[in-house]
Amino acid sequence: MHYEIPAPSIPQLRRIPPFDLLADGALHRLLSGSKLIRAERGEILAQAQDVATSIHIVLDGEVRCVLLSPSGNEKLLRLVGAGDLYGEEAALLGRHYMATVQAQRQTRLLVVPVAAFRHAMAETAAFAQAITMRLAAAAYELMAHLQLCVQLNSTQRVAQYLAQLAPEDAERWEIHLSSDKQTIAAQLNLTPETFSRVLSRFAREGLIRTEGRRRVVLDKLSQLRNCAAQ
Amino acid sequence: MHYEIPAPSIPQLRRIPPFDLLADGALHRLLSGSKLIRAERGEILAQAQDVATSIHIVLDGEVRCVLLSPSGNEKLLRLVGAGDLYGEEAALLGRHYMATVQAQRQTRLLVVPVAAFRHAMAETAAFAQAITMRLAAAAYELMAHLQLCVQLNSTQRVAQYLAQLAPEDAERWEIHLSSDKQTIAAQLNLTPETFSRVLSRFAREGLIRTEGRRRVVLDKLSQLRNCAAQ
DNA sequence: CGTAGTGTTGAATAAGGTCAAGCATTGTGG
DNA sequence: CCACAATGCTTGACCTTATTCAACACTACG
Repeated sequence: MHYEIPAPSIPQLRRIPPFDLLADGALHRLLSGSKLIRAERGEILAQAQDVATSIHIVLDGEVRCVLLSPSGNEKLLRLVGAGDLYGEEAALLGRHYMATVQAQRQTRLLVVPVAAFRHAMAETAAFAQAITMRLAAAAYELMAHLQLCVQLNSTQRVAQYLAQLAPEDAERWEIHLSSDKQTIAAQLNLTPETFSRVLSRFAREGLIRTEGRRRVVLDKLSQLRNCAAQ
Repeated sequence: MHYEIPAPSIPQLRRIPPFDLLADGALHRLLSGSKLIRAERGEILAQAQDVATSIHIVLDGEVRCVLLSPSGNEKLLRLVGAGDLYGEEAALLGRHYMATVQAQRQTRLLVVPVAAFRHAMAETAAFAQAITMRLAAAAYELMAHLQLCVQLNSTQRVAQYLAQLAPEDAERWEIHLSSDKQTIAAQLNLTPETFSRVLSRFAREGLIRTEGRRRVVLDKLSQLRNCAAQ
């Protein structure tokens, strides 16, 4: 990490929910013990097994939370972009991280000690409530993740992933992939090879067309949805 | 469900955390809209896809939360015993359940409408904080679950499961399985057959001995731990 | 003693992963 | 603008792993 300076006042933070709920004084107190750090692509920001002592807020850039297996296999849990935060669960519980956190590209983060965070929650009920809802949403997302990865086969996973990127009622939709295919494969807990094979099978069956590296045309969304829910 | 009556005052609930944090008045208000229901073994208490409108507290008995796949496959998420509750995430978010909930045996539950629950949280900060910590713990558990089911192979999963039932420093330990082997297999996202095969391989290699149906002697815990973390 | 529920074992199968080769796309420096 | 490297993507052959199906054994309980 390139530099680490106190961050007593970050006007940027005012606009990032849930920190917009804090009054000036509360925000200042929260930030008085915080540090601003910068990380380059690939840098490790938190190791699984480290005890979490702070909450990290991504100001700009992007970080990836991955689960590492003993055999070196990695599974992408989520991408955290600007304005988002991570580490609440582990830090609030005072346990070690489950995931390893790595900068995806050059990233600036705010590191808030958990004590200050807890204090802000005690001080501002609306803030505490927002955090509670975030945690509920996180648990909910994880259940969805578990269902996707544990229960569905590769075809269903890919179909579901593609279908959910289009509006509910559409039959044809053109999408631009938000990351490269390896990353998407990792989110779906597939190898790039398997992901590629499923896509080309869908293409052969006329359900989709891939144009270039990141453009996919979903031609038969109803069939795709059917594929996912079968 | 056999009967459904108002439950304005349940002395039992005073002792169940986090409800012990509520003052008399708050507890009464929470319960005034609640219902007491009884379910027989096998009864479905909540379907995935139902919108969650209440939090369920298990007074006695046991329920299982399972993820159902389109193909009918089921994965056990957790068992909820007396004094525990479920449905907070979905109900607080106002979304549908991810899991299907089924009574494992005869069970009495308290059904608390989410509005009353939210009101109690707003009214009593300590209660809200306890709920927040529960949600953090739930998210944390789910990540552990995800790591176990997605990343480890069957051998590692079983080894890890067995090893964690013994104290950290022991080398030999005798355990009594808390449920039947099918249920444990479901928790580990394995078929009963695969689970049985792994156990008998461990037995053949002298790492464990199974005595009767529910008794397992872990003879070489260090090797077992090694097996899990490899 | 018989039955239902539970656990074990084997053989066949299918699904994905791994390895390796080659093609395509993007970006860079001359 | 082109050559080239680097990276990402695709495809095929093969292999590992766990599931499925089926038969059978064990246990508990009436």
